[in-house]
Amino acid sequence: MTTPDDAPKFRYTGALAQEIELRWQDRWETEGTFETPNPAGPLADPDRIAGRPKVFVLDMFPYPSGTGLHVGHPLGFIGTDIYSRYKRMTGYNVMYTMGFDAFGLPAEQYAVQTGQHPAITTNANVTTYRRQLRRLGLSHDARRSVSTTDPAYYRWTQWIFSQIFNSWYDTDGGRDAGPEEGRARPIDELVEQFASGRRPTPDGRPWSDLSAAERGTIIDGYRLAYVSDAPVNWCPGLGTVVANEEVTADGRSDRGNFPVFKRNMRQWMMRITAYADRLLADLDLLDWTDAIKAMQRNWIGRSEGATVHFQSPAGPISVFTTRPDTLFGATFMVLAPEHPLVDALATPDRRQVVAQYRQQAASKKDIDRQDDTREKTGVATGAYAINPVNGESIPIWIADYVLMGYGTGAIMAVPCGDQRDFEFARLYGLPIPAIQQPPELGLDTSTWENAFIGDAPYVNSSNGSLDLNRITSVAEGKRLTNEWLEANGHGVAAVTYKLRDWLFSRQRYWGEPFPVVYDSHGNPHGLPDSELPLLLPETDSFSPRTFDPDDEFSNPESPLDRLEWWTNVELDLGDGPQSYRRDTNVMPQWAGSCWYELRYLDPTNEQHFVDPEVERYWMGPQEVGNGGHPHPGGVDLYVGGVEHAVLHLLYARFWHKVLFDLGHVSSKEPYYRLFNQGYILAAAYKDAREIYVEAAEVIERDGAYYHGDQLVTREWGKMGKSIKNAVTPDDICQSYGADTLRLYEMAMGPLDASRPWETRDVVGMYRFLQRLWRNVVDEETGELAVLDNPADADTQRLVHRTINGVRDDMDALRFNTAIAKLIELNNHLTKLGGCPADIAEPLVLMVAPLAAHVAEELWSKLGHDTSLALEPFPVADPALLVTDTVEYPVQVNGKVRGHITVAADLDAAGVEAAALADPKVATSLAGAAPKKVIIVPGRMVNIVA
RNA sequence: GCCCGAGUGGCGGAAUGGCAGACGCGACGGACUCAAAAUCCGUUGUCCGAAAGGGCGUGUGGGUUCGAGUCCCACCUCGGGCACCA
Repeated sequence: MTTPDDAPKFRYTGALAQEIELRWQDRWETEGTFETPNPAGPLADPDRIAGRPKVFVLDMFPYPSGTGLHVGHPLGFIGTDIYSRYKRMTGYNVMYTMGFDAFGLPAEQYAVQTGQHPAITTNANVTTYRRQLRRLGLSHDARRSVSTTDPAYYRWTQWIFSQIFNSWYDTDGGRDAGPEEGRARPIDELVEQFASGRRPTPDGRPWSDLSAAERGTIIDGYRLAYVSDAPVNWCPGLGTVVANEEVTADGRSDRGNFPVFKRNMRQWMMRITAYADRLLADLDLLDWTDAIKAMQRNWIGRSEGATVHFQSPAGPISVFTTRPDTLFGATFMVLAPEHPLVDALATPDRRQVVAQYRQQAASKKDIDRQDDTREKTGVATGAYAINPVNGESIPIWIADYVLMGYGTGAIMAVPCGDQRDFEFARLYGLPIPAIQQPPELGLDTSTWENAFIGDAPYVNSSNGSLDLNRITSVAEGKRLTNEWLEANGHGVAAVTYKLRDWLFSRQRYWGEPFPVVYDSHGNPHGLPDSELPLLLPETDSFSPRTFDPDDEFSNPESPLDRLEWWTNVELDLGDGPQSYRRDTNVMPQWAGSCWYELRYLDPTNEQHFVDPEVERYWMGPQEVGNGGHPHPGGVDLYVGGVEHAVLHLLYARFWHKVLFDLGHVSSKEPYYRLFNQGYILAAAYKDAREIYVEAAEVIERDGAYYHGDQLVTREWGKMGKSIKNAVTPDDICQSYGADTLRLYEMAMGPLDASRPWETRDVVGMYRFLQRLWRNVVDEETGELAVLDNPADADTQRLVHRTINGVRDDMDALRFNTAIAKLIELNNHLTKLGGCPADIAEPLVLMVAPLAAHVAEELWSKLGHDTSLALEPFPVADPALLVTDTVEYPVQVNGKVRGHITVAADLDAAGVEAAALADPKVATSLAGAAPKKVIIVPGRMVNIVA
């Protein structure tokens, strides 16, 4: 906005807003306005805590990219800031700060691109982010800001890794003591169980007879962090392995979109599957949206059923089924082509066909294999298995619709009761006997179009000792079959999950080094805490070795592998100085974000990752939490994007539960209430060559879009520099000020909805602040200029209604409607010609959480020499929320035909009489007698004629 | 295919089952100005009407109700997630 020369000197312009904002930002920092006291530890200030409830408000911390912030990034941050400011003004001790998730692939790639060490680029980016965020007036406690790349921080990431490495999951934790459910316990307690003989060794030999190496191998098999040689996702294009959660549905990498191949490799895994049940069950404790809970449930993918053993020439084959009740209908088996028994099963005459099919399946990319429109394929092995319920001999096939990665990699095929098996049986002419009699379908399955799934009477389902023929319920059928299987040793009730263990190592440079060394036998040893932090070694050779994206058989090379001076180390781990080799992997980007909220609480503590008392205060369970109901513990409000539904949010819950089991934290879950903010979308424009053009230069004419003379096409998406539609907060702050930007972002719509950015619309909030300013300050002199007379009764009532409404809106994060109410009040004051003296303070205090800087400035003009950050938020006077008279709309047959104004305490008969007496209502009735009159007190009258 | 959401003026969006369209943008008219911008005042769902007033209106079709944007059923469209998961 250009400021005209002849404009009033103290008009609220972009320039004045900036001056006010920078001044108050400095003052907040100097005075430590937003420094939050702890009950104990280095940041303790118990006096300032006494008698105040606490609230922990958390943003998903950003990854500091090289391009800085655009206006889409701070949407959630502004929301949490407003909420935090409001909570402070209503008496809460508020935990609110910001950190940086700065390890990981993007930071490393940016460094490689710019040829600078990632530590340098990361620091520069963090500095830019801090400047941009400060400019928005966010009320963070700056002392608590952390970066995951800071050795003082990752020291504790490594420490937590060591805790996980040095623990095991006791599946019946109740046996010794403690909770009935399973839980993580220190590995020493497992060693003690073996040593005392309470837990037998795998081969039954006494613990004392085992060599150190043998003991180590047994113990390593129990650790929650373990090295495994199993199929992992190898991404040659990135030069690293990645987690299941980082692979997209079409078999490519989340980052970079390179092909990913399943390969057996020796890698670090985290035993998150041990927590599958608790991760699932404890979702019920959380105040999250059903959408996110559904995504997590789906990812964990719990299925109840049974494992059933079939006899075959190559030994027993176990299958998992969710429908043990359909065993009588199992007429063939299908193994995944990769199943280890396939070679042994194939009969001589089938060997060549089987080998061919296996090769064909192996060469298929995941993307092809997952195309479910494809017709099913498979070949018979020539071998037969025995169905345990009826002793029938059934053929064993292999087919790629059975996946090695789920269940046991083998299925019993029940063509009448499973659509996939049905299709396969039809295709290859396999029998489809009916074992249920579905309503309206005959027992002749050749007339069926699909498999039948549901409750129906069983038929042909009896073997003498198990008889389902008389029942109709699938649940009952499952129960009876499971009992029979267990009683006869043919199987056992079982639960299967889609969730896999978490692949935790990356062949990169820019991450936390593993606090692990290997001895000469290749056995891993955790470093003692005294060796932490294990610093990331300095080197110029930080580029990862990447490969042709399609080169499946390339092998990963960690950058740290090249640093001989670092990898070879002499250490005394309790049995004298010995040579070791360091682990040359680094942790994935998710490691640092698995626990950062805990470090915010006690960022400078060098003895603990967080002081236990401090953790209890901010995160502990509460019998009566905010809002009056019990609070199971965790962050009170966590705001961030939905894209982390199954990555960060699952990993962080897992780590937190381990820390809980080991007694390091008091809360079962890290994030009690999760709120997913929407995205700011922006239009991007492409010219005829499909090249993006600067969105800011595009103009609209007659419904079409032009860049210069060129016709361009519009599309909506996220903002980004690469698609030339990024608007930076700096631009908007320069033109209008941060307060206008904050209001605009909040007024655009509800916080959880995505909305398109329109720079054109920003001016609306600017005008609001300008009017607000003018209602309190003389534009010519800059002096306070409120009306001398006190507010009239109507104005008073409006103020108190507004207070009431704004409070409700703030509590519910409805900042858009809070702003609308304040604008309404301000518009009313504008009509009065200014702000009556007695309502200036409540007005300014209500604006304060939203437009913090201008509110502070007005507050000081009102004669206060301290910040309003801790002033009490106005409280509505209940007496002013009710009125003497009330206006009723009067409907005739549901249509509004008139209005009456009557005394608020008039009884129903009186209201009815007044309504019927209204001339417009009488006209509408046209003499007809009312059949019925509905009166909703204080609300509405409806006359049925 | 399955699981979540969402469909309201020219646009962003408001509405404990009770006056649909708060608030903002834009547009139109006016004030100020030589003029424009900025600022201020007013109008603005749509159709009929000079007006008073009236008809129609929340994706579609049914239903519940004195009364439905809101609740129920079926469907359509869009967005997101999962997907041969046994």
